[in-house]
Parts: sequence; structure tokens; C-alpha cells
Amino acid sequence: MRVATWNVNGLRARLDYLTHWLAARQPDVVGLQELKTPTDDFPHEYFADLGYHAAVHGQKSWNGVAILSKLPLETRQIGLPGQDDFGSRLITATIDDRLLFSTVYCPNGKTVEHADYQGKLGWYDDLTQHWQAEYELPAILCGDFNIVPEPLDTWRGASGDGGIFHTAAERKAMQRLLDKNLIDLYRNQYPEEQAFTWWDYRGGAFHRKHGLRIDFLLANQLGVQAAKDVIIDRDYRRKIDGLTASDHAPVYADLDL
DNA sequence: ATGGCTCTCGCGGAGAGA
Repeated sequence: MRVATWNVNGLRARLDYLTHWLAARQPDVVGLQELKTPTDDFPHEYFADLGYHAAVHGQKSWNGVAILSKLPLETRQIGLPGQDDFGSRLITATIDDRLLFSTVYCPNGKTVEHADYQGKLGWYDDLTQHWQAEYELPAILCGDFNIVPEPLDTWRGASGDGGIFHTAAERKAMQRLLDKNLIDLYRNQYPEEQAFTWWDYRGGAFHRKHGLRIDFLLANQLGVQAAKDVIIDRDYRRKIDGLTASDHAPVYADLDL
């Protein structure tokens, strides 16, 4: 089973590009973030024609998450409890009764001085409280976490410490979540590798290798045991057939499930 | 030091993103 996460930066703007990627990589389950589309406007029939069921938690203009699945899926949770005011940022489903799959779009925080920064930390605390340390199924928690876990995960290295996405408080919040028996699949497979999942659109950041690793596939122990290979799909951060990419690359893993 | 691009809404230009 191939599972993936991708912040598409606008579902409607990315529909042709996303379709190209689905055809090329043939993922079984995809967590999408930043739909910027209301739930009722989600193009279910379009994805059905591509062979995907969908569970959707959308919103006008901003945020919005969804799960695409070739296998039957059953929605388990829509929205992070207690955090409705922060937008549509979490959806969870079981896939074919074999996998618990949750995808999140964690708040950005804007700047360390902004009120949203404290809100981001609170949102993380609620996510950590919501996530169970033990699931009977293999479980994946994936998405755009908007935190750089360690200096290796940013082009700025240790000189980035203290800036938004790079603060000690954010890293502790991330660690408390990981302490719920979650493993970062990419970092687990590549302990020393520097690889990014996001590059600013501006200033040729992609070609200058000025990126961040902020999109993760986290897994419980059963999920880690099933994981075979993890790929950060940098090819799909480039323009393809004149189509503009998201500023995030997809990340996918093959699970022996 | 700053902004550098792209998205949405909606029809001009502002806000958000990371």
C-alpha cells in the first residue's frame, strides 16, 4: 500500500498537476492539505473517475484537508476537537479496516510575536492530547506540520534556531507529539540525510536548495514495521507541462500492508 | 535590510503562506 502526504496549495489551481502525479505514482492513499475549497465544492466525481474515494474537511479560501483512497475508507474524525476556530485542519479515516490514516495541516504561526504563534502551540497540545498512544491498527499521521524538527531539516542549519518554525517551543511541542509512539518515517530511514519538502516560490529557492523539511509521514510501531521505502518526490516540485507546482513536494511511502 | 511568488476573492489590490 502506497501512502502519501501533499500540501497542494489550492486544489482547484492544482487539479491538473495533481492528476499528473496520481497517474505517475499511483498512490493508494493520499492526505491532501491546503485545499482552499469548501467541502461542498470538492470534485468527488472527478476523483471517482480516477479510482479514488474521498473524505473531505474543506473550507472557503483557506486551509482544508482531504483523504483520497483507492480502497474503501470510513471517516473517523473531522476536525481537531476544540480547535474549530483555527480552520479545517484534520481528518481521519480507516482504510479498508487495515490502516488508520490521519492528515493534518498544522497552523503556521506567522511570526513568534503573533497571537497565532501561541495558537499554534496550543493546537499542537490539543493534537497530542487527541492522538492515541496505542492503536490496534497500523497508523499514519501525516501532513504539513510547519515545524522544522532539527537544524538538519532546514537550509539555514543551526543559524535558523529561534526563528518561526525553528523555535525551541515548537520543537518541544513536536517532540511531545512524537512521544505518543510516533516515528518520522523519512528520518527513521535516512538518519543523516538532508532533504527538504518545501521551498519558497520566491527568489529561485528550489534551485538554490533553500528549503525546509516540514511535511512528514509519522507512523506508530505497526506502521514502522510495515514501511519499506520513503520518497520525497522532488520531481513534483518542478513545473510540468507548463503546469505550476505547489511550493511543497509530495512525500510517499510504501507499506507492506 | 527587504522582497523576490502564488493562491483566493473578485475585479483591485490585499491577505496569507512558510
